[in-house]
Amino acid sequence: MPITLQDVALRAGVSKSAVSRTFTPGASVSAKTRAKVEAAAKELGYMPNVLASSLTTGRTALIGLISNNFTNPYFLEIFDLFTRALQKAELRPLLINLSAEEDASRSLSMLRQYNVDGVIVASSTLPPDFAKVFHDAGIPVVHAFGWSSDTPGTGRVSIDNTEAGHLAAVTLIDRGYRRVGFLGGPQSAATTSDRLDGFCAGLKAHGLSPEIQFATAYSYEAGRVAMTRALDAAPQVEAWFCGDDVIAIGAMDAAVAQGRRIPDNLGLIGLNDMRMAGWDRVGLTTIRQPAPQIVAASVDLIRKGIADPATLPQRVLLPCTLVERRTLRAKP
Amino acid sequence: MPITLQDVALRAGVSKSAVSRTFTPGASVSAKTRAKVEAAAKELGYMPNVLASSLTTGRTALIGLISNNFTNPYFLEIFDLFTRALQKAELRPLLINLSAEEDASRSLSMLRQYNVDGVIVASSTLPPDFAKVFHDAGIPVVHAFGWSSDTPGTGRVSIDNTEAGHLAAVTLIDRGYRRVGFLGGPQSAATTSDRLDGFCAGLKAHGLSPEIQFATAYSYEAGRVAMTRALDAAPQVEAWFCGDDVIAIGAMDAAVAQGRRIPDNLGLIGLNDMRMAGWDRVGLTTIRQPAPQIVAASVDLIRKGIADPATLPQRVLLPCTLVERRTLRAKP
DNA sequence: CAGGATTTTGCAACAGGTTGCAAAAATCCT
DNA sequence: AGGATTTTTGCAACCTGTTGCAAAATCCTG
Repeated sequence: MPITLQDVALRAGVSKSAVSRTFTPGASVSAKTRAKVEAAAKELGYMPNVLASSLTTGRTALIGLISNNFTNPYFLEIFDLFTRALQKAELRPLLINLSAEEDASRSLSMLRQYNVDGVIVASSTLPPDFAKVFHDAGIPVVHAFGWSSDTPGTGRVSIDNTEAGHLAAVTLIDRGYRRVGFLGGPQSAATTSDRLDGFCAGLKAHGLSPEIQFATAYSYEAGRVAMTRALDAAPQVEAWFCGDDVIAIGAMDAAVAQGRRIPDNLGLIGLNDMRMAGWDRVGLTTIRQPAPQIVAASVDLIRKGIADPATLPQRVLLPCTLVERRTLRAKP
Repeated sequence: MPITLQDVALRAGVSKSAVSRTFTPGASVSAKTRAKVEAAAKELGYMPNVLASSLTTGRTALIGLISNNFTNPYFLEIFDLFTRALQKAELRPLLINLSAEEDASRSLSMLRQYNVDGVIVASSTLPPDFAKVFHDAGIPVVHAFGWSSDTPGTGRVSIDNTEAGHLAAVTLIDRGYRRVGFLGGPQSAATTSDRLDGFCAGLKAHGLSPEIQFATAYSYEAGRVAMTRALDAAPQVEAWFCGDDVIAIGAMDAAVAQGRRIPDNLGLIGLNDMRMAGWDRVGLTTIRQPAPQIVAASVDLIRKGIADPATLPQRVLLPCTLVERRTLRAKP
């Protein structure tokens, strides 16, 4: 039913090779032949079959886009950015939802069956040896927005989480907070420990150290229960640095439910600067991740990794910035 | 580099066909051969190349998942559900972001190049003739969550939007509201007009008719500007039925910014019941779409449509329910 | 155990392209 | 114009699997 190379070749009165070559950038075809072929192709509505060509070229332009953060609204923004950036680069995202109950290894072998050119992991909470499997299979991997283990040979793009933690500490101190807490994301994430390190370092310079709590996931609910626990365990804390905006919003609601007033009675600072943080009814002071740049760098890295795997092992760190809203009190 | 059928056949001492057959459900292979092949395959770590097999079978198990709602947090929930449901059905979502600036026809031809088995459109605001192209190319299409035109031959799964509009009207009237408004989503969406129809019908039974406004997109910002305009144009309206939760939240913030108090001073009812509607700081009364059922039905429909295109032209309507929270006043 | 029915197996063609190679055509140079 | 180059072209093999068909093997029955 669909038009094939053969059909076009016949119609244009040339060989299959000629047709193939007109559609292969950089191949040797004369202007005349190209014209004939293009005319015939247009007439017939021909469209090369990528899958068939992938057999010989080994390229599918398919990119596995893997995440397990489907409860964090921030990731809709991320997916938006990634799909656009990939589309612009002529790559196609094969989306994998790797939530807890799904079987990681099945998804893995699936991606290999589809011969993906590369894999982008957009999550900091995936099984540690996850990237390794791809890397071992010779498939370029880029971790965006944090990684869970030090898998060698993979590309990594994120903010400098230590610096982010440091920025949070400096900001809180600047606002006159002295009894502060760290309400991190899942403890297993490398991002969480880096942020904690930076946070502690920043506090230590002033002789302080934080209360520490962790949310079990990047979600409103997790933030809520974590803060409920935190308020109970450390009621004296005046301000918390939350590992993520959605966690911060959950935490904020939990605090309000306990009668705290923000920011007078309790300060909060988040991380990400998801769009929602700027909504009137949220107004979260937070640290912005430059998501568009992270995504752009990730796609760039994966493209280079596909072209030449040797270039891949690389780490890109981008700066983050404070976005002031209404959940921290003014300078004293 | 990767292990092929040939390698396994050699190792197991059988023909390529035998190997192929062991991996084809329902093919004729003796227990002995199957055992030999499976042993060899396991030893070598063989994994059939789906793309190669798609050449002869015509099946890729790839499903185009198309949307342009990447600013509506509700759609993260939808993507979560879709990716899981598709994964469970052994189908792979090729995600397409069809936001305004992207070229629709390019995405279209792309999906055809990849030989997708089917297409799921999760959006009610796409170009009207969109589905037609696929249908003409013999690719099954299912519209989930509304459709933008009456393309014949496509599957369609959604709530009964007229009924939803009616439910909103009945609810508002029940709460004693008399001067009510309709703040719909994009005017081009069929869902919007259906909801408006039902809403008007419900009001008419009580001799009422609504003020009418439309937001230009399914986003917080669009809701905000629409409500700002609406408050100006029709300040006497006591309660608005919003075409979507995120629009409702934007609208609510706009109203609050103008000094309205919710629900005393202005009532709001949304549609979707996205998770966020239940957050403490939102507490939106809304009409719930049974998203899991809509997704399940859509995936079911696309599977049937792949197996036998004749079954596809079908419309599934699911019931929606009121979820009471804090943006409508109590019964008078 | 013969003879027919049934199942299993391998061969070879095929799916839709790509590509190395050598022949053919075009171009260049003196 | 004639020969040396360079470019273009088609042939045929190949990429990885699938499948119709006929041969081979196995099973069953009397």
